[in-house]
Order: sequence, then structure tokens, then C-alpha cells
Amino acid sequence: MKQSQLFTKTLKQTPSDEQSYNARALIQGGFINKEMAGVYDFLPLGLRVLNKIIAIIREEINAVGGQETFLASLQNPELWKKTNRWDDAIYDVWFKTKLKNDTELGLATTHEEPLTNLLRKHISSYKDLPKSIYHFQTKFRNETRAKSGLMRLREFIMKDAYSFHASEEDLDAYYEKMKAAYTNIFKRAGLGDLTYLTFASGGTFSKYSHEFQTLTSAGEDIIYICEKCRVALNREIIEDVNHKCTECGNDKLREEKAVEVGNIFKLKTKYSSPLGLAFMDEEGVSKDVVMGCYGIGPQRLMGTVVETLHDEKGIIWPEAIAPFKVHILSLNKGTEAEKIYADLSSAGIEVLFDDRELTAGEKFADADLIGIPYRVVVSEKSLAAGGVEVKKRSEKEGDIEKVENLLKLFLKN
RNA sequence: CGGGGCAUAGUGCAACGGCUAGCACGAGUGCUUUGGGAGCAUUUAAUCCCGGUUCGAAUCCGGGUGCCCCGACCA
Repeated sequence: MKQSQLFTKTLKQTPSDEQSYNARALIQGGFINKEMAGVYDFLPLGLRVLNKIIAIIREEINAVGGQETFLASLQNPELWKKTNRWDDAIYDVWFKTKLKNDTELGLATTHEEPLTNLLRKHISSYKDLPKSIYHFQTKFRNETRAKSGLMRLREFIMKDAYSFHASEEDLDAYYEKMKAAYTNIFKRAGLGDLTYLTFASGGTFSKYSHEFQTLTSAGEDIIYICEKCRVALNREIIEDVNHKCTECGNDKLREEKAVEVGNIFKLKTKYSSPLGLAFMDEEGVSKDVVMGCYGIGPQRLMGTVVETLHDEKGIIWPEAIAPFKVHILSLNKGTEAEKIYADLSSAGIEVLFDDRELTAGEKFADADLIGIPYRVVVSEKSLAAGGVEVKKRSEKEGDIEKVENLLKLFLKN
């Protein structure tokens, strides 16, 4: 894409109405726009990143048998009354609205109820199980305090997956597969080294649930890390386990601030029972379906990447989720840059081409701010040196590369 | 929901109760510039809302709204 055509502009100064780094950098770079506290628009650059994160999640969930759907955001209170979650005194994050005839509706905060109810039409026998179903859909949560840019939103997309099983053993086995899928997702998104599988409180039916916590000062959670096992314990359970690792008993735990980027949870029959999702087993006995649920917020994941991967000049996107792979900066009047842009683009490489009539300093500053992994500078100076300068965003110095080698270089990487 | 801070051109800041609300960046025009946010000239554009005090309010008072932060909360 030609940068001269991009409708968004970068800001020279960071916005004064944001404190968190992710919000400041993403707004300054033109990735997102703030509508109100906890509500952001995604602009072309930001949407490209978001879509790449979603694509990674989709691949990994599909790989463990997930079937993608798209459930509605307007929800029927009757289902929520059955699970006792409609009452604001019990579940206080609702945005509620009404039809013109005064019938109440809820804007989806999550989708356990409607999906469980939907599955009543499709699951009746042990032969129909197991199943894994997910979607990417907007959640609305009336948080008392939205905060920290993309870290706690009132309107956000969630990938929520739900699995349905004939037995707890089967759920347990699938849960481990999903755990591995989540590990892959965070690794691919560039957060592998900073993300810990974390034991958290389990609620009614399980001892523990698992969170995926990424270390960052922007996080809201305190976790205790066991380096031996590479797992962590959420502060909410630390007293229950006497400050010892649940895996190996290690009591030398390191306290860190972290953000919950994902959560997996064994629901068992918490929703199937009140909503009447049952199946007939091999003996002809009716049993409640056993469920698990698995959530990731792609926007929070994006915010976490920005919080953790940046320097004083701007964002440093991991290649897998960068808005573009290559950023070409044209500093001369010639057509060399234009040709490189055309050649790389037609080879399927994602290129942002800074063809704007600006000074070199402005282009460099914008490139650093936007944070595309590879910067290619085309100038009289580079051409005189035999080619173009190729520099990684994550490195200080670049190298002169011959123009004819670029295609090979970027197709290889 | 408790506590604190803030609200002025598109953006970032300034202005003792008093003159035509100032500066920088941005944007428009013209000329000059091009390896780290360039120069000259010129133009453009603002006091969150409602009420009050006062000869006079961006400034003081009351109420509202919005934003940020701390805490509470958070499948």
C-alpha cells in the first residue's frame, strides 16, 4: 500500500488523554481511534494487525477441531434467567436494551447460554460428542472502570470456544489439547517468552482454571512464577497453596505483574444442567453434557504486544502480526523505490511504501513509530553504495543490499 | 462504586478576574529544501455544557458531562 493513500496520519505528539503506552502508541501511529473510554475504532493499520492475530487464533483452534460459527450479539433474557445471570445484582456487567414493545434484550457479555441452548438442537446422543465450537464476536461489558487502552475494554472482540463432551475424561483430554493450542498462539504472536500458564481459581466445579498471563507492568494481575516448571500461580490462589508451586512444591516463587491474555476453564455441567443440554449414553441413560470454555481477546493481545515490544521510538511488531512485512522509504526523486514496491508486492510480500513528499527525518520517525519489521531505504546515498539499505526495526544498523536480491531476502524470511 | 487529577484551534501547551485568548506543530498558498520531525512569507482554526457572582469570567462559585490515574470490581 502507498502511504500517500493511507487516510490515517501519525501524530507528532502523544495524545494527552491517554496514559498507557499501548493507547498512546497505537493512537499516535494511527492504528486505532478512541470513541470513548474503553471503546476504540480499528483503522487500516490496526485492523491489519488485529486480523493477523485473529488468523493465527483461527488456525490453531481449527487445528484442534474447532468449528467456526458466528452467534448473535442480541440475546434473549430467558436463557440467562435459567442460569441466574440476568439479574444485575448477580451479574453486573450487562448492557441491556429493549424492543419497541418493551421486551428486554441483553447485549452479549459472553455466549455460554445461547450456544449451550443452540446445541440442544444438534446433540442428543453420545455419538454426537465430542464437539468444539467457537466464534469471534463482539462482547459488551459495562465495566465500572475501563482502563489502560486496549487492556480493559467495554466493547471488544472475543474468541470464545466451547467444547462439549460425554465424560470428564474426554473433557480433560481435550482441555490439554486446547492448552497446547493456546501456547502456540501466544508463541506465534511473539509473546512466548513472556507468557506463563497460570493456575487461577476454579469456581464451582474445578479446583483450578488456567490463565495465560503475559508479564507486563501494564497488567492488572499479580502472579507468582515457578521458574522450574515455567508455570505461575495467580495471587487469588496463593494462600490456598501455601505459596508453593502446585506442580513441584517449589517455594521460591517470583512475584510479577501480568495481564491475562487468555483463559481456559472446565465448565463441566454448570450450563448444560440448567439449560437442559443432555445426551443419551450407550446404556440409554440421559446425562448432562460436560463442557469446557476457552477465551482470548485479540485486542487485549494486541495491546499486550505493544506494551511489551517497543522502544523509545515506537512499536516493534513481531513479523507474524505486523501490519506489513516491509516498509519502503523513498528518499530520492527517482523511480527505483516505485519499482521495488511493485516487484515485492506482485510477489505477494506485504509492503507499505512511503512515497510521500516529506523530509527524510519525518519518514524515519514514522517508520520507527509504526514499527514494520523490515525498513528498506531507497536514496541517492544507498544507490551510490550499490543498492538499498535494509534494516530490521529491532536492530540499530542496516546493510546495503543489491536490489535484485531483495525478493529472495524477503521471500526467505 | 469510593478517592485524586484534568478539560483552551486538528494536535501539544500558555494566558494576574481586565486590552483583539498567545505559542509551537499541523493544514492551505507561494518560493526554497530532502539520510533523523527543514526555512521564509501569508492564511486557517479554540475557551466541554447549564446556571450564578461581577462593570467585566478561560480564570471565581454551584451543578452537569467527559477523560486519565489509584483502589474496589472483573469467566
